Amino acid sequence: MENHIKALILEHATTLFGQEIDEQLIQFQVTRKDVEGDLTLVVFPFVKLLRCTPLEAGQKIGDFIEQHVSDVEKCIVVNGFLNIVFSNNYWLTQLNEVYQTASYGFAPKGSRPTIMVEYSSPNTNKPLHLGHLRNNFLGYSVAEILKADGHEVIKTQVINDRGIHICKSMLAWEKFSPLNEKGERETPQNTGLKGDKLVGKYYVEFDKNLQKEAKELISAWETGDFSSCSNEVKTAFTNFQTAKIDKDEKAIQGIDDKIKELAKNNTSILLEAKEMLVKWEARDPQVYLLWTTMNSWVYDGFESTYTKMGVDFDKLYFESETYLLGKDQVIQGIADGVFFQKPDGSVWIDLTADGLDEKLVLRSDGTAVYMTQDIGTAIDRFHDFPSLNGMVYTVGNEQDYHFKVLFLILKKLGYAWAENCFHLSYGMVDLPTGKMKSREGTVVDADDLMDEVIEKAEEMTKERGHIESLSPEERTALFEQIGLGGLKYYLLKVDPKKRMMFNPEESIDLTGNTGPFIQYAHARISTLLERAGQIDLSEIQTADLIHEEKEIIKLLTQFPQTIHEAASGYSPAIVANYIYDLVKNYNHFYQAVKILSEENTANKNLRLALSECVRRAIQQSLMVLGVQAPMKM
RNA sequence: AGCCCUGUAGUUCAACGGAUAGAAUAAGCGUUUCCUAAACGCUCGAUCCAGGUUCGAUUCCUGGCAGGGCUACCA
Repeated sequence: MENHIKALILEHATTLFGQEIDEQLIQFQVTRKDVEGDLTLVVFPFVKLLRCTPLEAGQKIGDFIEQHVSDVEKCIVVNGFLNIVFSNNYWLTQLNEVYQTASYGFAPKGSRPTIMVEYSSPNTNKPLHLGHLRNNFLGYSVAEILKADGHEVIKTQVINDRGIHICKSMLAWEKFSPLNEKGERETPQNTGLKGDKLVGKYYVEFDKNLQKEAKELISAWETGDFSSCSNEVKTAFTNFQTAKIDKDEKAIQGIDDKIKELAKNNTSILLEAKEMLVKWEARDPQVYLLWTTMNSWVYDGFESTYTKMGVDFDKLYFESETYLLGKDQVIQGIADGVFFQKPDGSVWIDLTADGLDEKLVLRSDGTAVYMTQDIGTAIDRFHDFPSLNGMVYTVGNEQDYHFKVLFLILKKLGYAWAENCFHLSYGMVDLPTGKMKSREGTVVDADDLMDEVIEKAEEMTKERGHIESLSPEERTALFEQIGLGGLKYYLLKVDPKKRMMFNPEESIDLTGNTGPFIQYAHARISTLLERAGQIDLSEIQTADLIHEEKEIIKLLTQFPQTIHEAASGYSPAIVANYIYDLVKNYNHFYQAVKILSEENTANKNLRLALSECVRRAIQQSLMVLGVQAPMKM
């Protein structure tokens, strides 16, 4: 309708305004709730053209639209806005169309290009936490929204299964794990601990011992004992000590931190870990076996967490397999003049002309850095999937700079698809007590949090739910749907790029702008429709249309546009806000009218059809948010 | 120090440059002989500061102020 009127105005521009006009001048918007109208045309842009008051301009255009568009009942000019009122017949036809279209709002599969969405990408030495939940829910939802908008989507993640951090866990496990009566070290099997938690425990264990050893080392140095280290270290330490003289407290603090760093780097335990990494890179059989074993524990642990989260992946990339990629590209890039080599052999890119710094892409010893790997992996992915058109990286905003550089490098290397790479940068999740810090033990574990919200959902549902007819299995499933639904909705309703506050209390709330609020509406409509039986729309055009109904139809017709906007903006929050608004309107309507007991059959069927359309919109919206829509609750 | 992001009711979140800045929550009041009250209605309450661009600025620009992040031959 909007496009129809726009085309009409453009076509008759000369008669209306005495000249051709720019399409940009025709600005439509949704009419405010508190004024009459279904679509609003902003009149201001035309005032200059017509040399008259906004009121006169509005009336002139309004008269024109009334005459030329049969579905327009009337036009009202208010404060420079032309509010167009559509006929009831128009809205009834719209409803009929929404009702007849099975997945109204979703674009045909494959109607848009293929996109790869990367998310999750955890380290294998730390269990998943609250931040990962936002990442996973966000990445999964964006992937689903892109699908709904017609894209082919490949969901992926990079598993950081390589590097010094893995060796730390491995070493700590070898050194500190107690032996049981059978002489075995701790395993998930003999402890019953989740694999990722067990490995995480030893990572922490490593850090503890590292700190302890570093502290001892510093005390030794302070007493002049340098027996365990080289002369360079001795000199460095002495220099730091002299530097502290006559400095203020803050400066001393800074120097102390450097001393601590120096000590850490000289601990035997870290040296051992580094040796282990060297062995790993040389494929030492013993180290490799240990690595494989411990990683498999982690994967099992992650797998169960992902299952509970309800997320999945089409293709996995392992850092151990990709970390060597990219070196060839860098070497080729030197020849092409994209990169340059410093005298020490290290390779850099100069981005100062683009307002950025110089950035290292290959170390002087020829080994790869993170950036090298990312370059290689990106190129590799486009080889793996020839139909691939673009990529979305779901990674926290602390890496904004990294991705800016990465995309720029890819572009300079001559890859046209670099334009279609997008860093879905999301803000940190804060707790009411402040930032999550692993050292202070304030990290909210993903598994624990999910269990907690499910438990809370169970408690609340038993108190007020309608679950008499459900089997024990169905009940368990329902508690999970509600608990996780609430959690996901809570994390997704906020604009991804914004830092957000996570209040554990509120995340499991059931009232207000929450997941269960939406789910409840779905359950309520579901039982209503179950009782209603067949819906008959044959007499629909004779039905009356009240204000509430019209508002809902209006919202329903905005669903396709909403999905598209959410997809182009990579924002599940747009879907969440939309569906909340729709449900609020529906609840208001539900409270205001009778449905099943309505005597006029045309009206009754209209309301049933409306309810069905709303139910579907809820179900589809929740689906792309990764939230289940219960039939009863 | 430089660069990037964010500042909206007490609190958590909304608002393609558009009309009287919406919700939720908290506080108070009200709605069940009727389809699920996990609902609905009413009351109270906000754009960090100073300039600028515009018919019109929470939104864009400049300068402050506040909070966070990034500035590793770590990953």
